[in-house]
Amino acid sequence: MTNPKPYNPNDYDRPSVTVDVVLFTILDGTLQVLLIKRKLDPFAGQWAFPGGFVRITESLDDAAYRELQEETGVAREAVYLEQLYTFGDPDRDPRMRIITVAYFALVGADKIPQLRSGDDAADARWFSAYNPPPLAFDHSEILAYAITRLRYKLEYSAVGFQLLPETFTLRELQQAYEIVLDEKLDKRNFRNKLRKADVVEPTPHFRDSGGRPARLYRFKADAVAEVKTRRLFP
Amino acid sequence: MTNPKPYNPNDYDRPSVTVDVVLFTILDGTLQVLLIKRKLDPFAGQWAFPGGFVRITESLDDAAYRELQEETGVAREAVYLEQLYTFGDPDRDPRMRIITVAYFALVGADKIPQLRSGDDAADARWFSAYNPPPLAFDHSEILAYAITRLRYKLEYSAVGFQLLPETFTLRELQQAYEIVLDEKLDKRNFRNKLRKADVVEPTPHFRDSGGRPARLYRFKADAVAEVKTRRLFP
DNA sequence: TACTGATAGTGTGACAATAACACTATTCCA
DNA sequence: TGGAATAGTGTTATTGTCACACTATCAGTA
Repeated sequence: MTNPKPYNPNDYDRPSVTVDVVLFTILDGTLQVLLIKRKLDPFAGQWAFPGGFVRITESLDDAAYRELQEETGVAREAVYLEQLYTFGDPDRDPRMRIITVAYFALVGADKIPQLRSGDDAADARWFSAYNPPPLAFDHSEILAYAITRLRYKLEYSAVGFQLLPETFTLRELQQAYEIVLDEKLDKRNFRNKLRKADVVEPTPHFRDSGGRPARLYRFKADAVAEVKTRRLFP
Repeated sequence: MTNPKPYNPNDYDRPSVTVDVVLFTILDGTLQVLLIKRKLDPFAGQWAFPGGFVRITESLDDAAYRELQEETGVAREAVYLEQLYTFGDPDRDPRMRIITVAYFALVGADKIPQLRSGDDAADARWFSAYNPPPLAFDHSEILAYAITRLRYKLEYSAVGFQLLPETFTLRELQQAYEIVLDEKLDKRNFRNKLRKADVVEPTPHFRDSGGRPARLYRFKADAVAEVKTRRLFP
């Protein structure tokens, strides 16, 4: 980007740039990730994240939203999306140099009616994020990184709500946290802290669940949902 | 990255890819960032981060280390470096589409003997990170993001030591934290917490500093220097 | 040699956050 | 109407955080 070399990118072979989107949801009590079956080589028949080449006039974010829309039908407004990391190992694609900007995305299970976990005929399917099929390219590495980021964000922000439908019971919310963090949480502490954080509000509706019906809550739109980190030093 | 479109990147104009490195140190009691004066248009005469095109056979990290070495003489072993974020707005460079993978780097002030703050003749100079000169491209935005990341990392990891010489007094360490976080810290609390974190060890040497000499410490190589974040939910 | 200026170094107590823990309430169904 | 199933609620012990002030050691100088 600077001197003293003359500034002419054509002096170099140029890598290609793609975006790949790791889209999570919670479905059937597990964390699921959306994968698409590759039809062509390399890795034909294997599964990969939705993604594709960045167009010359669109931003990286736009490219990610566009690929998500094109390949999975998930609308821009329905997802939480943020840049994850850029993977650029020279031989991550066996044919040519491709640098991919990976994105991390969350969607509520109610926003994706057309896809069904277990529908093997489809090109696009949800898979367990912890037990995915063999993935193309370096997508296993990307998935591991995305899961780490998800856990991490869950602890200090309120993105977790993006994994749930618009309204949810407190039990469903707690289970979502337990599924992602892979640990059991205490019901009373969870609710106490939730109350203090002031990020959900009750709706007048209830969900039947075999016993006493549970009140449905929604995420408070105006909630400031970050938390101070505990400092290593004061 | 996937189907069903035929997989041929030459169908699209390709963006170019660069790396840019935001290198920080602490010098003369302030947080400083290394900038290089551009000789050519666009933005000739303005300042920019060290960086350049990613070669077709090198990884992104390697490109960042290489540019740092080439443009500033800072050796790979002497710096802490991590990927920051990828900036890819279509018009961030006025001439053509350039996507840049920004890196974030820290170096101890003792590792850079050849550069001097205030030496205006040089191509490469240290500037106050909080009061930089006008920067080329979107580098102001990148700098702001890097400072945010630096503050953030300081709070839950031990990267702060990378900003100091090999050995340092506890006062110098505290001042480094105060400079970066831009707030005053309590001496006793700082030392108490440092003791509990168990990340530094005393050396047998002292530094003269006008009054009672201060013991020099070094960072413990085996220190596990992450801290649990305070959770939004238990 | 003792006094002064300058910086190094050390501990405690009040307050806030966290974590462990068990019972009552409401609904459905047999 | 009693039992199965799930919802919902508060208190206490422990731990972490934060505010706060004095003694120690060195250099220089009267």
